[in-house]
Amino acid sequence: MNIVQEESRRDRKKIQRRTLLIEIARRSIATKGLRSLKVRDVAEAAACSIGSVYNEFGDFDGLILTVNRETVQALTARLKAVPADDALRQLHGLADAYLGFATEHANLLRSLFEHRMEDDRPFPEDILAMVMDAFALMHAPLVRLLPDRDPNDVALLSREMFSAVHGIISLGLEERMVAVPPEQLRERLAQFVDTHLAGLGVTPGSQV
Amino acid sequence: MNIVQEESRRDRKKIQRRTLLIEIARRSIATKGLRSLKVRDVAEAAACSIGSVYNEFGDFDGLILTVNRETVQALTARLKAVPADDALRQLHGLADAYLGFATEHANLLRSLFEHRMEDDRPFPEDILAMVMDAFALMHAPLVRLLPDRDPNDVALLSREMFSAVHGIISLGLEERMVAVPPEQLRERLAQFVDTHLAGLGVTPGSQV
DNA sequence: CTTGAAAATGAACATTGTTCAAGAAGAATC
DNA sequence: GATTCTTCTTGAACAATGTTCATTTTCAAG
Repeated sequence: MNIVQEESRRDRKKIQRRTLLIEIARRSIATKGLRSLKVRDVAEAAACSIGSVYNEFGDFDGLILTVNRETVQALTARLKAVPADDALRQLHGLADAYLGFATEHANLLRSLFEHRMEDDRPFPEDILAMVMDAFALMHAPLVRLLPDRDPNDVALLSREMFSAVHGIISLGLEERMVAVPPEQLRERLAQFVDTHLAGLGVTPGSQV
Repeated sequence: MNIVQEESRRDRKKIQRRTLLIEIARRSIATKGLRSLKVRDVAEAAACSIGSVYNEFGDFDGLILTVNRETVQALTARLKAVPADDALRQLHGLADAYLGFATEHANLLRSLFEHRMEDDRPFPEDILAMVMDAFALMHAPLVRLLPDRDPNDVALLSREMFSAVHGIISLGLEERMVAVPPEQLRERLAQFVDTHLAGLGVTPGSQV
């Protein structure tokens, strides 16, 4: 037996189908919402049997969680792509990137935050950690803008600020709820960040 | 036939059972989460048939929506009970009341915000209106604190602020996510409100 | 080619939302 | 109080959907 992982035909097909299944599930969630996702639909769309979905993901939640994992990864990638040269601009960029992602992938983001596990099974650690990481991305620019504050304080502030942004966006996009026009939302969000920073003592000119 | 609505025995029993069903469903959601709610469990707990649940609420979503309706009513009542004599204290009181409600009824609030309708059936208008009303409760005190601002602006600000508070609370209580200790959350929330007000130009002494 | 391990299959099962024909209960009329 | 009519109640049957597993198929190793 070969220790080196070489890619047998079997493995190739397995990986290929796995990605296909994920892609189909993601598309379905994105367009019709998590609630409309059905094992049989996914299996049929992938031209394979129901059992294969179970072989690959254990259970249905496993498939959903895999999609969610990739969602938070995509979100993080997008947030990390925001230029970090100017701290103030970066904060605005982060908020705006989040809004952009939420607008384009509303159902995927909902799936990430709203999906509940069956019974009381615990939420997967790794997804949790990834979300925390994404939420921590506001930390660095805030530290630069608030050099005199206790770093622990800033850590809390950044999570708080991200949570607030999250709330404004997720409710703002919920057409069924407050229903702020997306274009206006963008503007409001920027203003919110500015206002809050002003409250923290950051003046528009105090760039590091 | 009598035009006046008099309460026949039939009506009494009907109302009695309706409230019983709602109460059972609410308890179940509150303790085990929306996902664990089953028609059969509810029917059995109320000692009636499955069909009766359907007679009363049309379908399962109908029962859930009824519980959600009462949840937002309870929330609104609690928010309206916050003293309005001091605008600043009122804002803090509103945030704190929301946090209290969210802490005590986390699953009920989740059910309100996370429940998706089957297919693409629209979200009930009346619940939507009630949520908007609740969110507008920050408007009055903000107007008092910002007498010079355009009222339209303040209306947007109040919804924005409430959404932000909602985000901080809902993510903060999500033990699976950011997991801020509830006691600390209370403190942070107050600080958040103060910071944001400061950013809006409200100084601690400028009471109307 | 043979063989043993791994994967794929899909029929059968389990759970749960939904319907509806038949029966029970109550109100209205006499 | 009996009769009739309306309404509500019931729960078996159905439909949709997640899950399992014995059987078959695939395929890499010898």
